[in-house]
Amino acid sequence: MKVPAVKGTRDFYPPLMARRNYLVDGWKAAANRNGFEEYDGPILEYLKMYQIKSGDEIVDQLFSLQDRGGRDLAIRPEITPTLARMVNQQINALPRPIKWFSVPRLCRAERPQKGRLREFFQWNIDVIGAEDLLADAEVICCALDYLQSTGLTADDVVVRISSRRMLAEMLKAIGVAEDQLESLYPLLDKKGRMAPDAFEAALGDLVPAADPMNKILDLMKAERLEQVSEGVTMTGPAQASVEELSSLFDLLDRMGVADFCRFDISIVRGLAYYTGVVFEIYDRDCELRALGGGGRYDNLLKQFGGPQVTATGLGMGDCVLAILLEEKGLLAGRVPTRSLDYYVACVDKRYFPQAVEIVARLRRAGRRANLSYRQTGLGKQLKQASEQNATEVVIVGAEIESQRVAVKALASGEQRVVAVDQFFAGLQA
RNA sequence: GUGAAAGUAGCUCAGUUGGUUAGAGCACUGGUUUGUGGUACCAGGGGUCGGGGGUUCGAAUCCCCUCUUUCACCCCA
Repeated sequence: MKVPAVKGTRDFYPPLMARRNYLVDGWKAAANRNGFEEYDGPILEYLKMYQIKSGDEIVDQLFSLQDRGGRDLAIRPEITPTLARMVNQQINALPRPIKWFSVPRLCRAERPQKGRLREFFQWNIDVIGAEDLLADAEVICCALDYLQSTGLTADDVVVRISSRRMLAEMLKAIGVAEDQLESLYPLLDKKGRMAPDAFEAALGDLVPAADPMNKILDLMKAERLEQVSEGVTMTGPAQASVEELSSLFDLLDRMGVADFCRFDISIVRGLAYYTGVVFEIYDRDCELRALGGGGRYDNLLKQFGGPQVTATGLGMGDCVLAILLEEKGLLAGRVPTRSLDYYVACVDKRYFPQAVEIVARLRRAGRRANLSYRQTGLGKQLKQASEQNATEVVIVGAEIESQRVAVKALASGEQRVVAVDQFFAGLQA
């Protein structure tokens, strides 16, 4: 009976596994370059951990199960709650700022579509315990460091940046009541995906009075940070919040990534827990969904029973990223393929024991080496050596009777006969 | 959760108004080549035509259900 792979999951055959490792290794290298340390947590968590942050609706969007002890568990759909739990447990012992990263395997029970599967990998980097804007800038820079390492440029990707704090202060300055803010965020977040008149109608439902509503529409039209305050009576906090975002852009400029970054007031993020800088990374042509996103979340640790500790971070999934890199031709030739230092070919089965000895010695010397299990013609073995991307072939033939082998370099075709001991002595160098 | 399209060899796909034993290219295995690779030529293996049910003398082909894939919506941590 044939059993198919589960909906929305992938089988990582060697070529796909090589691609996955290429992405994950790049993420880890970039995080390490930027001073982040790796952590991981369990793939199973208590279901209620996700209900704390996102409410009950989340339950039908994740994979949950009951263990034999009757505990309600979930396969992690994100790692931030795990991070909050882990940090909270050791909050007083950890030196700050805490700069941690992880590449968790996550599952979400959604309908698969382009750039979204049910099982995927997500790079997460977070800075905890640093209120400084430099932390937000570093998170963005680290993501851009990675993206540039793949060959992407400012012509390919853009980071759209705004601030929850600024949006809140501006809305208040316009005359929106504080308790209305939370209900406005999801709608403002959706503005770009809605028809303009549908957006205005929905906004009218939330903010019936014409005065604040029209000012909200004007505010959301701002294309540059300087335009945000036009026609608004600025309060002190509102002014400060604009200046804060402005100094973030100064920092990003100083860090050499200004070309990638753009103010975009429509970046709100649907989630309630963001408190400051928010950003999303897109392909320039805007044909794909977001490559990643993040921002500042100052209350999350407290929600998970810890102290009020400031935090900022980002998540980037592997699905959209792989699609973009593929489209830009940045995978072919960059994803490493199987390769060998030596392929040991055996000319006659009489010499096979010596060939086995040689391949084992090569491996003990730290070289990647392979040989054919089956005695076939030398031509066939050379073909296999080529297919396995061997640099050199050690040919074990009649010369072995006088302790010598032929060594052939596949790229040039050059071949020399050398004493076995001399050959291995040469490997030390 | 809603809607649309698709599913034939490992992959990409042909397959006539329903008609004999379902094909091609690539890939794979072997050979031409018993001590020299990438090319070429020859041969071979591999299919319950996604699965189940129905209509029919006869189904890859028509109908229903189901699974999977793709795309869009909802949602997007």
